[in-house]
Amino acid sequence: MTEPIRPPKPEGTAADLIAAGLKLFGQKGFAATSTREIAAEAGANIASIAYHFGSKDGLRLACGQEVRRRIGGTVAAVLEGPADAPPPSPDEAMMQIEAAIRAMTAFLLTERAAEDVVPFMLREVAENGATLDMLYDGMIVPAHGRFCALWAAATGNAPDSERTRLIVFSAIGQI
Amino acid sequence: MTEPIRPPKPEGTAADLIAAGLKLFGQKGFAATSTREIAAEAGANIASIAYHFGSKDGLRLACGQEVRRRIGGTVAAVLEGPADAPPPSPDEAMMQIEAAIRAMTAFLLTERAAEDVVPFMLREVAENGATLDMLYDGMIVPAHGRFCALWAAATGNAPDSERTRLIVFSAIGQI
DNA sequence: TGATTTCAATCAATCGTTTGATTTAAGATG
DNA sequence: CATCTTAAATCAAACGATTGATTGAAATCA
Repeated sequence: MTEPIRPPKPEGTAADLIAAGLKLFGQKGFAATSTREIAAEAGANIASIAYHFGSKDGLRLACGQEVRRRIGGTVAAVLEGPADAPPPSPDEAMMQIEAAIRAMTAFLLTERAAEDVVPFMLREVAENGATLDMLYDGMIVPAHGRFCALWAAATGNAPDSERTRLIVFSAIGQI
Repeated sequence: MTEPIRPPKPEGTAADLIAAGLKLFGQKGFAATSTREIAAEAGANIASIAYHFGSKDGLRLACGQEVRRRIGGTVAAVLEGPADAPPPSPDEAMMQIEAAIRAMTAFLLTERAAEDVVPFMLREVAENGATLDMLYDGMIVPAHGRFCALWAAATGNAPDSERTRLIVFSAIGQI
């Protein structure tokens, strides 16, 4: 394993750089934000970007991982729950889905940790950045199984492909 | 009058540059698109951008005006109509509004002229580009009067401020 | 000390823009 | 008609500035 799937929460300069990138990338976009701006915002040196993340793209990816770190918690908390109790009734499944969505939107709209996450992710979606794949494989796919199970239990349908993906994207987009 | 409000349709190199800018700005974003790419796409020289539009920002603005030129037609055709016949009933007013929105969405989704317009405008909205103000003052405000009159006739309310603006933006966003 | 982290300085590459020459066509002058 | 003048348009080349990235020394900590 050369790359740990769930790296620990960065601290110090690395965390400052990620916070600066998350903020500036979300405000101005990736291409329009220079490494010097990021370093200045983070109160760090330009070279620290290359040192900690290899490159500007590395920082972008690290920002994506930070997003996963922040969102992943609430997603897991809401969606995973007891993994051994299949929902008996469609009504209960629907309620669980609604509760998950409600918790998610509440987090995105109220939590302080999501303040810079939303603009950043909007940019990433718009620019189809590399973060999307990482976030898709690292978050949506794991949650996809349980969400799909709920969806199947609630509606009867069990489309495992494009349909649910579109639904998730649509939901995020509407938020 | 130093500046004509409705400049004529550009031709030749200028039109090619605008088409290239509309396409590339929409695909990659403004900051991520270089003047050399634009010139290459348009089959023109780099200097022609500065010659015809003053700067890269000038080209961005010209692209916005091109958007207004394309959209303005259908908007005016649908929304202006006979300016001397106030709608008698709320039902008719609502029907006119629906017809206008329907024609607008049909144009945005089917017309060839709107192909590059949509991605470009989405970028502009996301980056809050200078095009927005131009388009707002040059299109939405003029249409705002009639639309507001219809809205007032249909609902009784006559909110002349933020509310209608938000509605318009929301409608565009949802499309 | 040895390893990790930060720093100022600098790199080649690319950015948007500018320059001066050249081309093209339409009037003006004789 | 032939010649000169003027203006618009395009071109290759180069400009200074800024980009992301790199370097090796200094600083920090264990």
